[in-house]
Amino acid sequence: MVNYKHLHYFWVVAREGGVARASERLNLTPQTISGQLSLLESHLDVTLFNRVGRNLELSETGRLVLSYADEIFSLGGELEEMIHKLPEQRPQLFRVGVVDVLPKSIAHCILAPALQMPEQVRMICREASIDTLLAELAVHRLDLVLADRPIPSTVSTRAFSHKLGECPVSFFASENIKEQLVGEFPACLENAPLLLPSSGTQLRSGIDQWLNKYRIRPRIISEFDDSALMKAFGQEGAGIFIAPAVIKDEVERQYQVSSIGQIDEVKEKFYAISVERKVSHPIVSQVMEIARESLFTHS
Amino acid sequence: MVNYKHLHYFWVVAREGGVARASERLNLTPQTISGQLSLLESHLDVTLFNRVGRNLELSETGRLVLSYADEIFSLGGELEEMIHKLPEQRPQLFRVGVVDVLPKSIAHCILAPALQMPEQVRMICREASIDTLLAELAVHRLDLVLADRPIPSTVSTRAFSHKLGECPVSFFASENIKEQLVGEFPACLENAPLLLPSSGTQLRSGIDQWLNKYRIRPRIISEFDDSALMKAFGQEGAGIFIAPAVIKDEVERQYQVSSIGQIDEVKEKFYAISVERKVSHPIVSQVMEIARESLFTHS
DNA sequence: AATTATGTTCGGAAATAACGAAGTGATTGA
DNA sequence: TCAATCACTTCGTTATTTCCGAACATAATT
Repeated sequence: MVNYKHLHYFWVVAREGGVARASERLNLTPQTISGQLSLLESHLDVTLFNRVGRNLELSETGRLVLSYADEIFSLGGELEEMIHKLPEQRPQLFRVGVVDVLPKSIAHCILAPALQMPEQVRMICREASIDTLLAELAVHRLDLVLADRPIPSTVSTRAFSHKLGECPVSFFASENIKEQLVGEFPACLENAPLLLPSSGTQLRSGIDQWLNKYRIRPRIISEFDDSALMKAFGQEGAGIFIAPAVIKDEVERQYQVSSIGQIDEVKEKFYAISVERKVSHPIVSQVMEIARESLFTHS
Repeated sequence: MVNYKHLHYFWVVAREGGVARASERLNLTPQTISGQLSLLESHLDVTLFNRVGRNLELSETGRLVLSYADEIFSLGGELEEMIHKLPEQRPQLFRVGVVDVLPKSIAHCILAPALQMPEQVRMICREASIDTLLAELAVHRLDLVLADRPIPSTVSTRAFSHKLGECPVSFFASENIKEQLVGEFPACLENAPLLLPSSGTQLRSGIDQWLNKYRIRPRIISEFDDSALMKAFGQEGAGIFIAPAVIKDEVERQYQVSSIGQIDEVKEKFYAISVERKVSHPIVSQVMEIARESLFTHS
């Protein structure tokens, strides 16, 4: 376990450029700093400073450590500042979990309004499987979970799902894939390389049913838990992939692919899951309202 | 000054969900944790936990503090991990400063090769004025500074400028601005609203001279230190703005504007500034080489 | 009502951090 | 050149902080 007191001394010494000046700033004697610094070095088993002449100079590892110390102690400073501020001018905390199969850009569209609210908001995003996130929601480590389905009835957590909207899905392909396709959509999917969200997601079962109904049997190249990863593979030409139609333009632009068709029979659904039936958290209710009103109005 | 030892105890208690379990994990007795936790609360003058029943439950402030503690101690963990790894498999540190007037996308183009190198690289980017960055370069807190001009001769720092390349500038306008323009470029700029980089930059003086030479007097709406901010205003239709021609496509796409003309007489220049005349840092030299070879070949 | 599991309050013991005094070299400058 | 100065270090002692054992308080469980 690294000793943060020592690390702090190291940080000040590195910033001030010497034990002497650091000792002044910290209201300690130089020999204390020097001693604790050596302790840190021996404990970490690295040399942080090279003693050159009568000065100290950061070693290569020292720089590495400093880069971390910088981040750590600026966070510490921020924390103090935040605590001693009046709660009113303190930014509202908004902790969201995003289920990893959800397209990031959809999540962005849903969450963006939170940052545009009159109050200052500090948003903290976690990304994981729905089970992990619901567990965190249960112990109040999250305010909201964004998912592709309502809360599974198998989960005993006391939480409530709110449907935000739904939207048809589009199929996308990179140029080289597109060239190889023959015939109209959706028939052209027959035997075509396909990237799909992993089984167990609402969307996947919808797609499977649809493929079955129309007797289309594509080559399923690979399955993804993370939709961004899937799109990246799609961009590289690994196969055709799907995404909600609302973000068609964005996907085409960002991944340099083009839509080859859209199906209205399968809809990707979006849910917000919160601990309370009637949402009281101001940001949460705001986000949900805007999502329902403007993002999915056409559905 | 916040006591990081106490903060760490708090973190573990919050994560484990109680003093008892935390004490187990930390190999300490519960009374120790409890005592130190109270000390933290009284020192910070906040209540972190509400004692409900025989359990502890995070308070609202507790959640805020926890969100910081999470970041702080994951950084700490990362730091330890990094130190105890063999230096070979440890990602190379590459600390760059980017002068704030430089377009971010140019910086991205220049720096992107660093992340594609065979070795793992951890890039740390700072953004500030050139003076600030050169000071940091001097004390080896940075490996490289990306700027729009060579090192000013007024600065006594021992550092060397390397020209990466130069590139003509393009003018961009949003649709509504474009409609109001009359005549050909560059005459249409007469009396047109213009956003410019702040005076003191190389680019700005070039533009001023050019405007002067052709007797064009636009309405200068505003000046920016930060080129991203300038573009954002340009996107909103505040005025015509400029950017290097190499990133024309990207600017048009990202900001939904279109180029109205390009001038070859004024060139935006790009420099890499390093402490050593002959660059030895492998990533630095690699980045400079690629920038010179591929990014600005047409100039 | 007894038991168990939780967090808390003492005092003193152990560990850690800080200081004063003295020491080592490198730089400065008379 | 040779003290004077400056910066960091080492050593032994003192001061502070952290920790534990014992005892206590309270809530859930049996």
